[in-house]
Amino acid sequence: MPELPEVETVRRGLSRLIVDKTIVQLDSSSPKSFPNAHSDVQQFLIGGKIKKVNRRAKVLLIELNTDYTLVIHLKMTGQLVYVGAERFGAGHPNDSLIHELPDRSTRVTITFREGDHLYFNDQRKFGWMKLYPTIEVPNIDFMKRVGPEPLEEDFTGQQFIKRVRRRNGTSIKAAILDQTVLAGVGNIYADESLWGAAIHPATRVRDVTDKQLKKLLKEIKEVMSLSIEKGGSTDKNYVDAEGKRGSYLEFARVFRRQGQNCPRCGVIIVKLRVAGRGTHICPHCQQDIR
DNA sequence: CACTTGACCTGTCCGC
DNA sequence: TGCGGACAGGTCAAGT
Repeated sequence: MPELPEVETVRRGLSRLIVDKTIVQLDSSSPKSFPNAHSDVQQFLIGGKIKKVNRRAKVLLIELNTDYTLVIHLKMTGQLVYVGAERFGAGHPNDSLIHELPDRSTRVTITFREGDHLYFNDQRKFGWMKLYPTIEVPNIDFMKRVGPEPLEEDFTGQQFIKRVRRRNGTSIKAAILDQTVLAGVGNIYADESLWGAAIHPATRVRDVTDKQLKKLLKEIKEVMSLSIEKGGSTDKNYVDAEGKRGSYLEFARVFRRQGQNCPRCGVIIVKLRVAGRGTHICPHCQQDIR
């Protein structure tokens, strides 16, 4: 479930919590979650100090002073939770979804010099972290193919139109979920932005006008900015770097709101399947023109 | 090549 | 209460 706003929220939290900390230990119980944890690159992890925490699309990049970078994808159920050395202190807030760590979903534990920890939890094991030489990060296949960041101010409507029209034959929802078109949109913000732009998600890209596409990019930017402000969307699994929930779903207009009234016109919101995903629309505001 | 579907996993919920 | 099956949804491989 972590999409751009959730990953950005985690990035901001980690930037406050782990920069300048030195890693002294690594425990990884799940080879799938950290495929090169036990290879010879580990020497570039242990003893390394965190320089900076970056994000590209839905990927976190924890840069070490060893010229290596931890590249992390949370996929659907991944969490990165920092817990201070004083177990019941600041790292353990009351509104946390996390009770005691490590728990049965903990796949990797990173221990810092002060006795504090960073836990990589992932119920469904789709997520992963991998250590790469920092200089190699831009050459990772995903990094080479991923599209522009939607919140960069110089990413304009014209550029968006050009990129999204490469997928003219598919549905507009599939097109904006395609990470090579633009970075960071997942199921929640796809539905929310398509409702905002009043476009039916199953509409073929070729049948969406340039004017509508400009509106859609504006909605993507607005929805993502609001979500970052609210700390992202928590349904079941997602938490920030302190284990706290995000509140964006309280502000969602259609996502997971089937059976409720559309906030724009009052018609009942329905759930359908588009591009193989659960999809929420207002059937009045988002006319199916196929 | 463009596009769609299935696989990867585990936990939860629903109907029988 | 137990149990099978659908569903959750990011990405890539495989299939059409």
